[in-house]
Amino acid sequence: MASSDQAVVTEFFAEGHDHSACREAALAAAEAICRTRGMRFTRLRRRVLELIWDRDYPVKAYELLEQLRGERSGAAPPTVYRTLDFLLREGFIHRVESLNAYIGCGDPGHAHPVQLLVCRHCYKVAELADDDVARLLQQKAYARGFAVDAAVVELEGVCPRCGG
Amino acid sequence: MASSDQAVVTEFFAEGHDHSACREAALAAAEAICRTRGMRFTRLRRRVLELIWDRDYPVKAYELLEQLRGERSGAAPPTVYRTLDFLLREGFIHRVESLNAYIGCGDPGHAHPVQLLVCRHCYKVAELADDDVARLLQQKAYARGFAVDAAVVELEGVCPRCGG
DNA sequence: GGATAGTTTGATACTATATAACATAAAGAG
DNA sequence: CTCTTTATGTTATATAGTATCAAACTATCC
Ligand SMILES: [Zn+2]
Ligand SMILES: [Zn+2]
Ligand SMILES: [Zn+2]
Ligand SMILES: [Zn+2]
Repeated sequence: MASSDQAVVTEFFAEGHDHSACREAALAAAEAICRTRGMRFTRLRRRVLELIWDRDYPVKAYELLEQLRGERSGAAPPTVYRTLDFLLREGFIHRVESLNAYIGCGDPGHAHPVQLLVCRHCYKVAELADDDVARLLQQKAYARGFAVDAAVVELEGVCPRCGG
Repeated sequence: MASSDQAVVTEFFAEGHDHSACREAALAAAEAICRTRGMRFTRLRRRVLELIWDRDYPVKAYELLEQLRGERSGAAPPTVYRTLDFLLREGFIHRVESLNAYIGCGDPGHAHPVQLLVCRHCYKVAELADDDVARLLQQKAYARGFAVDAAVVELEGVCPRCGG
């Protein structure tokens, strides 16, 4: 299980990015983490995570629903949203607020700040996961007497491949 | 027009915050800015901006719609969303992505980074508008070859009044 | 194994958020 | 007053997310 233990924060924009390798590592990691935490990595949960990783750009809830409908009889919005909630809670995926969409986390199981780089051209999303940024935000908020629990940080722009 | 020219980035969480003064200043500023830019500050646009400032917490599009319906005959979703688009474009309001809601900008007319502090208890929102944060985000993204055009930065937590 | 408590999924209905497309009206330019 | 542009009215539809209750599954204890 070495591959599921080591950080796999990948540069999604890079040329040589092997997405299917990410996919396999992420699925293996999720399974292992669930076992550790005593959570159930059910067929549905695995399948939704697979579907998210099948694509290398953010996936929308109703896209997932449509795909599930081809596989399961009674898939409905709650089927998808409940599963997404689980995957989010366990840190296996991230929600992209500015797109109402979801991406697989490249480093599940390792707590990290979530900061996303969203290319407005190809719509791919990479994780920044920078501690300096998280720290600065925390500090600046604290200086205003504000205690930060969570942060939505999404940078829109142009990725290197698209000519950033 | 001194009041509309000076920065009115107010600490919304503060005890002595005079929201109605903010409201009047923001409306006057919007009017002046529209005149300068050759944009039309129509009755509808003014009214929607007023409605947003009437409350001191983020307002949802359909709340605005409901209020407009009491005043205009044929208010419909596009009425609201088009007006919100205008107010956003001109920088008179900000959208809170994590709440699907809108707040009046405390400093319209002065370009500033938009970083929001969202209290998960009272739901009030304050602007951080910090250049250091914006610069750091830009730098970190640039180091990945990513050119930032815009940013969504929303910190959820507990404000000073609610015991942050 | 069988009772049972907790969790997950199925199923139906509904609420909330946002946009498309085309028609009418109002405002500004000449 | 025309013409052009911008703003708004109007209807319909698309997209996103939640509430509720029932059925099925899983783990645990006896
Ligand atoms: Zn991640
Ligand atoms: Zn790109
Ligand atoms: Zn502002
Ligand atoms: Zn508060």
